Amino acid sequence: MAQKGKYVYEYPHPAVTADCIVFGYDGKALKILLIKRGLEKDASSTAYVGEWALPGGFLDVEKDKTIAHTAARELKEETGLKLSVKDFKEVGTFSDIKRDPRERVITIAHYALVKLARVQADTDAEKADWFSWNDIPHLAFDHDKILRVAFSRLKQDIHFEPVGFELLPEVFTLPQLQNLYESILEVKFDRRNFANKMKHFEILSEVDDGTPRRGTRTPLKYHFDKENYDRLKNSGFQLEF
Amino acid sequence: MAQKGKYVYEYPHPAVTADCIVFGYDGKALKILLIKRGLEKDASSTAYVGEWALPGGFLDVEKDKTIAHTAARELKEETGLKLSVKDFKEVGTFSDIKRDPRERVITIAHYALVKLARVQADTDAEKADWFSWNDIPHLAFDHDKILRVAFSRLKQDIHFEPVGFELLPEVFTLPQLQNLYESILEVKFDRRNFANKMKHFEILSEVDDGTPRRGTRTPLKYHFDKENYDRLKNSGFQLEF
DNA sequence: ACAAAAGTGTTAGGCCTACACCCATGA
DNA sequence: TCATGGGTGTAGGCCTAACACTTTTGT
Repeated sequence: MAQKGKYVYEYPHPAVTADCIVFGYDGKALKILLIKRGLEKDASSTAYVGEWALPGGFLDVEKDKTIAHTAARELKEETGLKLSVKDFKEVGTFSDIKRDPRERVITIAHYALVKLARVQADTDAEKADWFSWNDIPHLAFDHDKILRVAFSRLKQDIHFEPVGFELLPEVFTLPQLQNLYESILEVKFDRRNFANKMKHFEILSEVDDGTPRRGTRTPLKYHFDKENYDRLKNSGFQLEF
Repeated sequence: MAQKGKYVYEYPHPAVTADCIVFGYDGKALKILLIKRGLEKDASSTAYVGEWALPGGFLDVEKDKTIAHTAARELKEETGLKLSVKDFKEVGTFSDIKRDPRERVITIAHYALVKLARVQADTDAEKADWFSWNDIPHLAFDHDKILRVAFSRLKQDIHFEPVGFELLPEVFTLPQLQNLYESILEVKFDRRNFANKMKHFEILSEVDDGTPRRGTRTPLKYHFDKENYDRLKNSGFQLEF
């Protein structure tokens, strides 16, 4: 561990952190991963003990290749979730001079989308928990604000890249996909129009799981055509609602 | 001036800078404001002397309220241009561990749009100059990359907010407006469709400067209806091309 | 006189929106 | 048996894209 007072600069330097907004979807509602502060042993985290907060932590100046690496590393350390650096999208910088009572800390917020089912098992339930969007507790620092900005960013991004693949299980139904979009955009769509629109993109393939459908009451199952999905993601995509 | 070695931290801290991408438009092409490094007296800038770079500089940990304030302050100091903090839009963070040879420096890039004519007079020509997009010299650090990202961000943003007001002179012509859009989006439009589209937004009013037009060869002059322009800017806007 | 610049309006096609009926399940 | 959930197709309107001619100026 570093000796106190070891690092000396000619001019004042701020501390820099990365915070993570991790979105998941449980088939009904959008969820966000939060941690309870102060339970970790990290001596640098002595503010807002006991409060809920976004996972995140300090840039390792000597080791983190980019600030996105900080996000990935800290998320892993604090929640157990192991994501790839490229799963993180930068949301923005929060740099208000008084946002941390201890010293000047600027943070770069990043969001990530995960398949909830796959990931709940990996989450360290001692420190971290998933919250519904409508059920977020009061958060430490300016994390409420960060969360709102991240959410509105997701809301924008969904118009330009398909987003279901990251959030839904491998196999899903059209009503699930629609509900996901409705949760993120906070609106309701017409069932038929939504289905038509999605089918035009040709990224959905029906999954035949052998069960003969005896009625329309049980929804059809789909998975994404990864090839077309990726092509769409790269070639640009415009979804109007 | 700060005494060497005055600022001490328990953990290593990075330096943080704000860089500015200032776009202008001269009626023909998009321009970018650059500075020549090493001419200023700031002792902290001893790398890449003599090269062109984006204006920008270090966060003043004790005084800059946000990183956008750093951008505004440094732009003023380095080029003479005085912009308001809210004229800056955050582009993103560039944090690669080796992007500055001296120490770990992460930068938050910001772009701004200015009326070139009004502003050229204020620009300190000793240190700063305007370059056409197609005529950018080699830049210091990773500023080439930052510039490319900022430009593609502007390209995106133009679909969601009207952008002419900031870049064009008070009075302008439709061909100028179209050329501006074509310069930013790097495409060509049909004259008639462009005019129709713009007129539907009802943000253009004809300016009657007394001169009776004797032919169609001289374009009509317009100015923006500020009220409708702002309403559009706030209420969201969707421009398809 | 000819090329270049600018103004103007119409039509066809595609996309979005609104909308109704049928079937099967579960209460 | 009735309410609920899910699947499916069509017609109208709006927006977009394509397109031609006239005027005047500058060479």
